[in-house]
Order: sequence, then structure tokens, then C-alpha cells
Amino acid sequence: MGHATDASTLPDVSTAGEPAGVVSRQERKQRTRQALLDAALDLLADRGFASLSLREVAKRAGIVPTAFYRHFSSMEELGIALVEETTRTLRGMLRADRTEPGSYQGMIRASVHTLYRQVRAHEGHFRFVTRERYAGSGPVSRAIAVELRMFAGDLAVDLARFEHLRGWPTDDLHLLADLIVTAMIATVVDLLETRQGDSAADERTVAVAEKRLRMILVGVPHWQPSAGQRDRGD
Amino acid sequence: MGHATDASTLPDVSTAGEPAGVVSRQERKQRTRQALLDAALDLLADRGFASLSLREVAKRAGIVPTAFYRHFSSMEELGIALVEETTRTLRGMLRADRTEPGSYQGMIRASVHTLYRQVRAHEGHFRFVTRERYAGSGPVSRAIAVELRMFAGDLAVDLARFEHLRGWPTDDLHLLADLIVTAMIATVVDLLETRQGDSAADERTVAVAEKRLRMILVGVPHWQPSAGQRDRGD
DNA sequence: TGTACATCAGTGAACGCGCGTTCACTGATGTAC
DNA sequence: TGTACATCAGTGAACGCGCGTTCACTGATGTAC
Repeated sequence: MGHATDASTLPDVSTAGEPAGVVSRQERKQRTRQALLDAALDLLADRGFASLSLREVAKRAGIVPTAFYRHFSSMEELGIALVEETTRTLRGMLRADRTEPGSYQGMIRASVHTLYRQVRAHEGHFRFVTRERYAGSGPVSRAIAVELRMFAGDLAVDLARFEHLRGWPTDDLHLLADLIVTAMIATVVDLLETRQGDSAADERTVAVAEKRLRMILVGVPHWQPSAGQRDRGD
Repeated sequence: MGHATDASTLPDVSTAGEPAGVVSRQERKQRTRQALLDAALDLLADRGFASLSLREVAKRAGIVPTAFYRHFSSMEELGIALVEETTRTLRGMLRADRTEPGSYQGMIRASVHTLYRQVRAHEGHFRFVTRERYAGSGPVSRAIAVELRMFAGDLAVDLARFEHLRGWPTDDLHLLADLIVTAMIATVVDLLETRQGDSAADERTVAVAEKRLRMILVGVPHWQPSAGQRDRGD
């Protein structure tokens, strides 16, 4: 227990069976840092970040508690690094899925599939992020909020290129983008609740995810932009 | 500090200025129990439930740690009581808002207004529930999941009475109901992020909440029920 | 290539602290007669 | 109404434990000459 070689880190650096003698001090340090991140993620499988102790993480990473400070000045700093690891590549992949504004249907399929693969490849990361999103008012929750706002911002920009959405006011575009991001997060949660390996359940979850997005978007051509602002009457 | 007389409990039992000598032992016990619930809620203002200690809660409620066990067998049991307090009346109020299936518009306005009043009257409760919803896999998160499923179930039943929705398959109805519940939770979070007392900001948040629901519902007449199932092709 | 020194990731002892839970207790409230 | 006993919410001492952080240290790696 507690070995860090089965690492499931986002960037797949191949460090597996290299001779131990030839690596530089810098490289060793980097590996220990990664071991700390992986250890934290392992321990977060069924608990909140706030309940994680520095000593516990260090122990599982195979170092003494005091050595933790060679890598992070606090647990919070480690938490922020985990948030970064989670979103580092996903944002670009989702933007790529929307490069040519074709049908909603195509965009939906591609985005859901990207999200699906990414969640399944890095369950721990996504469990961590969906959990800590509302977990408090600390630096980790704030970092997650910032990342999500960037996802929604990207999406609002891309949505503006669709035919029916060209004339929409910015407010309405952002409302729609937030709705879609929220639906995607719901899909992440659904996937994490499904036991890994049950591919029939996975297909059902993906189908529901796509349907949910279609249900949101089917109204788009019939929406009267900004009607809401006026009929509040002040 | 730590007095329990400024209680903000959901059932507004008037226990304020009564002579102390006349209350029964049972009544006194009930008050201490309530003081524990209120103390926990106070302490949860900017932290997660998991980081709350029994000793801390007891101290703030004005009793010795060991007396805690006269009221709850564990912190988890207290957490579940807090979930119950939060949803006890809200569920009925929201159902009442939908008793006569008139326009979506009317239903939306009434429901959002009910939610708004309830959140503003019991901020601590709703902060607790939205935070702990995904906080882990413990009894508290499970209790919240059960309550939310009941909200969505109520809503699905009521939605089935609307004209366009009469022919919808159960799956699609539940998907729509979940979408609406999720939108309502987003509104709760928005309200909790707004500084209390800024009534202009509140009105904006309520307007956004209504608009969000309209954006979801505007597609309903144009939805092809279960089209999604078929075009997945297996 | 060889030597002398600097760097620095990781060590291990020590600290004071708050934790959940046990236990035997106290003394006011409640009840039976 | 008065007395004797039962109930039980709250007390306070005590326990062993894991916590974050400090500090002086070790010894392999890196670098200057």
C-alpha cells in the first residue's frame, strides 16, 4: 500500500522503469511532488479535501511530514495544483470540439464524448473538483470557480457564432453558457456515480447527457432575447 | 458569544422571554437540542461540515462535550437533523405553488419567489445543504440526495399535468424535472453569494432565476419526446 | 580527472493542542404513595 | 400536602491519538576550480 508508481497523472510522462541512478536531483524532486499529488487524490476517494491532513498525504507519498514543505507551502497550495491538473487539457479539448460551428447535434456529441473520456481517465481529479466546488470559501473553491467561469466564457464566445444566437445580448448568451456548463457538471457527477467498467450504464449516462443538452438547446430558436429584463418592470 | 437566544430555526416556536422556572425537563432538553443545531449552523458559515468538531459545537451551544450525547449519538446524526430542518416546509410550499397548472410564467414566478424568501430567511441552512450536497459519501450527503430526489419527483408529477407535457415518457419528464431542480439550486447558490441586504442585487438574481427557468421551458413545445433514445441506434 | 565546497531533498525528535469517547458524579425535576 | 425514591440532562477529570510546525541534522548531488 501507498506506492506511487501506479500514478494516474494528467500529463503522461513516461517515468516507469528507468534506472534509478541516472536521474537528476531536479527530476527526483518533480517525482516526489507528483507522488504527493497522487497520494492526495487516492486519499480523497471518499472524503473531502478539508479532512485531509498533511501528515497523511506525506506518509502515503513515502516521505516524512516535514519534507512536504519542500514542495508546497500548505495543503491549500497542493489543492490548487490539483485543480490545475484537472482542467489543464480539458479546456482546450472542448474548445477544439467547437472549432467549426456545424449542427448543435455534432457539437453536443463531440463535447460529451470528450468529457466522458476525460472523466473516465481521471476519475479522482473530477471527483475532487466536483466535490470541492461548493465545499467552502477557501482558495481551492475559488480556483475551481475561476476555472469554471473560463469554461463558460469560452463557450459563450463559441455560441455567439451559431446562427440563432448571433443576435443575442451578452447576458442571455452567458446564461445559456452557464446552463450548459451546469449540465456538463451534472454529467460528470452521473459518471462518477456509475461503477467504473459497466459499459452499458456508461452508454446510458452518455445518452442522457446528450439528451439533456438537446433539451436545453431545442428552445434556442424560440427564445425572445431579453424579454425577461423588460417584463420585470424596474 | 455563543448564546443561543438569537435562534434562527425553521419552525418559529416562540420561546423568547418566558420565565425560566416553569419549563418542563422535556422542554429544556428540546431547547438544548435546538441550541446545538443553531450552534452548528453558526459555525458552518464558512466551513465544511466535516471540519466541525463535536466539542466546538457543544461549547458554542453552552454545554459540556459529553452532554452532546444526550441529544445526538454522533455529529452525523446532527447533520441529518439539519437537512430535515431545511427541507421540512419548503417541499410543501413549492408543491402549493403548482397546485393549479396555469401558465409556466405563473408557476415560475411563484416558485422562485418562494425559494427566494425561504433562502433569505434561513441562509445558514441552505448554505449547509448546497455545500454538503457533493461533500462526500457520508450519511449527510445521502440524506440530501434523497431530499432532492423527492423535490424532483414532486415536480415530475406536477409537470405531467401541463398540456405539452402530457404525452411525454416518464424518462423525459424526469430529465426535465432534474434540469429545473438543478436550476433552482443554482439560484440558491447565486443568492448565497450575494451580500444580504442588497435588494437591487437580489432583484437581479431573482430575475436571472426566472429567465433561466423560462429558457429551459421555452423548448418544451418543440421537444420530440424520446427522439434521443432512438437515434443512439442500440 | 580530482578535490573542495555548496546546495538542498529528505530525516527525526520535539512541542503544545484539540480531538472523540469513557466514566463516575451531581442535583434539579418528576412520580408514586 | 408531604415524603421517599427514580430519572436523567448536564458535569468534569482523564485517556490516548494525530495534528501542523520548529529545528538542527545528514548525506547524496551538483558545481567551481
